[in-house]
Amino acid sequence: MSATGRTKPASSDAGADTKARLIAACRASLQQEGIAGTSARAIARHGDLNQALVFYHFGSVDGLLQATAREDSAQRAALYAERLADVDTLAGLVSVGRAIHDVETSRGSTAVLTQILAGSISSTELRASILAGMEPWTVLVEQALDRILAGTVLASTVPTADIAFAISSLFLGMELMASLDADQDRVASLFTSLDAVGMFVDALLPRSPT
Amino acid sequence: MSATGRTKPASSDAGADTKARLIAACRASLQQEGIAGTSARAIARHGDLNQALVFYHFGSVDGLLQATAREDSAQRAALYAERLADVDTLAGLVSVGRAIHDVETSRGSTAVLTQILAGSISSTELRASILAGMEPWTVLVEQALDRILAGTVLASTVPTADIAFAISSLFLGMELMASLDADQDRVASLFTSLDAVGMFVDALLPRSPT
DNA sequence: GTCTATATTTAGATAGAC
DNA sequence: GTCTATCTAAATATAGAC
Repeated sequence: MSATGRTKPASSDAGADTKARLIAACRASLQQEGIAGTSARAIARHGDLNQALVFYHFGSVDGLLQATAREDSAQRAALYAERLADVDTLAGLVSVGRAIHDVETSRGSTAVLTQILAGSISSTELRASILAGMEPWTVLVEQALDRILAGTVLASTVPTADIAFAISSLFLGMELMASLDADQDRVASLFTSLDAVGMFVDALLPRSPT
Repeated sequence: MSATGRTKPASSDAGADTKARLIAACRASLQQEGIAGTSARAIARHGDLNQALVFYHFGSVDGLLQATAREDSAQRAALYAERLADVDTLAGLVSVGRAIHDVETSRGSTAVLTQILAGSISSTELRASILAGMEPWTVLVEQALDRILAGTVLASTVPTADIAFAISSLFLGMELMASLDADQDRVASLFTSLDAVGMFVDALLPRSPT
């Protein structure tokens, strides 16, 4: 807005986006050093920033971790909401699961999640942030299940809340397993089998007015 | 054996079981302080031990973490092997899952697993320990699935390796979700639904020679 | 095997110059 | 808003007494 009198640097963005750079550096540190190795100094190194900026902008290392958790949660929620929005078959749900898995893997966000998850044991604020971030998972999956079952007799009999919780848990556990194991074939193989299950059940679904 | 000339203390076990006490203290520290707060000094505090003993007996904090991971893995493997040994119905598998969940919860071993999982990002030895410890999960579940499907047409068509991987992932993810969330009802509710699914499929299984 | 120092490094956090 | 310098606490790890 104003071109004069501001304390921010005149050049494009070097000052304005420091918070964003700190969060990005925090993500990088979590991915490469883990929660135990993520100190203000480690974060600063990963973003080529000054260590004192962590405290100026976020008050403490934990404050920056919380901001990183919220940022990651928001990105994930947006991704999931977008992809799951028009899923109305089981096969489609499996397909979206695979697509999301690919994105999570390429972003390395599972590692960030794992580390913040571990860090949340000693910080109630961090636990609240991560818990709030995982709520949408189950909700979005449950809505997809409701669409999948709409019009079938199962609509009222299947406990979609439980199934949604199970699917979210399965996805989380699978991401963790995959991050541990170099052998990514197990995940690929599982998705292939889930494809088959999805298509099979989809085919049976419409004609079951028992 | 020999009653004289030993360097160990004369009293019952104060010297002999120091390693075990260190491992127990390490578990306690992981549960209460997390991997980030688990230092040699923190461990010593939790077991009322001297800090230097960590280095004498295990060389480093990471060495003690590895030993703790192996110990936990062994306990878990024994528990799973015992409980899964004679499972031959889906309902039985669900029932065992619930029983194991109860034991994991009461032992607080999920927290230990989470923290070591996070710590394994910066220690290849730790990752190897934890990976080796989770191998038996999938294997034991797959063997149970084979017994469940034995004699049915599904025996050759169902990819039990994939399903076993999925069940293990589901269990891991569910444990993590449960450890985050104060609301344990979701897990209880899920097990109730799984009971129903298990009994339903069990009832269909024998008479399906298509 | 266990303890008391202690050497060295690194951590979180702040004050004050710019 | 960012940097340097610095205080203080806590970390790993070891040497040496017991």
